[in-house]
Amino acid sequence: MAAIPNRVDCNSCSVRELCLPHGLSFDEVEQLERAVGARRRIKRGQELYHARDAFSALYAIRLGSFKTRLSTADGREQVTGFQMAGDLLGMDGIGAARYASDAVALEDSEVCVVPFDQLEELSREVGSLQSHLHRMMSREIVRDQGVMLLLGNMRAEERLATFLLSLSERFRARGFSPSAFVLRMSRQEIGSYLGLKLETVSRVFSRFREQGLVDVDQREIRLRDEAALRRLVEACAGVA
Amino acid sequence: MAAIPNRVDCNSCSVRELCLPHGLSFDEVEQLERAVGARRRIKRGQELYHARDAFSALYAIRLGSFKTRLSTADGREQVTGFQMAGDLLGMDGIGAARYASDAVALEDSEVCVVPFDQLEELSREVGSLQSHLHRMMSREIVRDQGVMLLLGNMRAEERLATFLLSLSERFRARGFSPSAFVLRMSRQEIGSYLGLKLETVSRVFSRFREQGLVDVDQREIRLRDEAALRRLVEACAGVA
DNA sequence: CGTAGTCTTGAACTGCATCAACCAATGTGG
DNA sequence: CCACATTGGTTGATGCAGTTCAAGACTACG
Repeated sequence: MAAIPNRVDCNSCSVRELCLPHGLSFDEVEQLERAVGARRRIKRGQELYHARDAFSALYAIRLGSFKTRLSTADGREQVTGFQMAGDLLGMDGIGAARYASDAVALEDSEVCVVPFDQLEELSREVGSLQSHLHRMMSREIVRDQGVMLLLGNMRAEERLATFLLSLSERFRARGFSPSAFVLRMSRQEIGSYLGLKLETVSRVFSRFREQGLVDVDQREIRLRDEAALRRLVEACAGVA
Repeated sequence: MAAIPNRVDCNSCSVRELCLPHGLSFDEVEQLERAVGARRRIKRGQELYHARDAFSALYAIRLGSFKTRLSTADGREQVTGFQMAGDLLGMDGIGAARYASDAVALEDSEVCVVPFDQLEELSREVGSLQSHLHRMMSREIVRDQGVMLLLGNMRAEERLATFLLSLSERFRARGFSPSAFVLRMSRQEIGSYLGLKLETVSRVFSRFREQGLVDVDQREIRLRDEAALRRLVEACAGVA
């Protein structure tokens, strides 16, 4: 059987259960696949989209990972999120018909292009798809608010512990080891996300290592005492 | 004609153009009004909803203003936003079927209750309503990312200037004076939103006053040199 | 094998927090 | 109507977490 180049095949996609609602019928998945434009490969360091580009599509990450960032006139950078396989990119573009941030690949990656008008149309017919879209957007709002809490109230150690546990959880959800993983991003980028300078990130990693909480070898991380990390986070974590 | 108590009347609502899409037909507004549950009054200091309450509805503010906040186990508070007439509350509840934050009235207020399942259903029929909902959620995401930038990268003066200009803009959009207004929130709450302590907020207000940027009398604010405030913000504002 | 990017570590600095006193406005009860 | 308490805001003195500046180590890649 000849493979159709760039043809989307959701049923065999490894992150299906992350980016699609449960219980779609075979037919509905078919419809969705017709709506989804194509796959697109992005090399490490390249931009999937740039702030102020005209918005037309959401992107579902099939493979790889990204950061989203805001850049300021005077050259500061705020990383607003790290996205991995199964995550959805571009929801910040819907409101103003332009993307609000840059999306940059942290490694060679591949996304499914989901033209938004077609998604809206299809979600008018398929209720579960509509709900799924709403849930995805709402979760993004909740995540962002969590970051506000982190940036507004936490100290450096609490921020990094929160970050590590959140990564761990996301790897677990994707079937990878939650206790040993490789960071896709630099200290600089972690710092930007957490509102810290890269030196501070490095120092806190060192402190965690000395206390036996983690093994750190460059970007390879092993969580050695997850309970202790969790204790660090507990007091300052949202009650919810 | 006997007024139906708590009956919603969108056509005569002063914030109609903020919370409804343009160009709804009379019929469609009728449908929406039937879907919208009722009005609800919230006294100053009371909670409209609490984090972890079961989610069932969005709330459109008719009158008054609110703050949303996250509370932590050890008693810290992060204000995640201030909402005023025409704004939508509760979108953080969709994803997990529970509200993620508390919504507290800053003054005696009134909201329209919009049961979410009915809104979803109606938005499947009325395309413009569907798009409007998506835009509202997306704008919330963009706003939250802007706050991340503020918390992660800006200094105290830049944060407060950003805050004042944003308030000014929102008052303007509602037909109030953009240069003279009364703050609905305390220094404490402003500080929590901006990631600062109340003393710092107070000090920066004083500095702005000394520099002739604003008049401050308790909660009464008058912007005297908007251009200067804007200059403070420009360098660090998102390029977008 | 050399050069550039990334990471670590140290020393000194600083912006905001903390602690504390005081003031103004508002409310309360006698 | 006035003493008094309460709440919210201002201002000063001091401290410290995280930044800044700087140097060196490690890694990767052409």
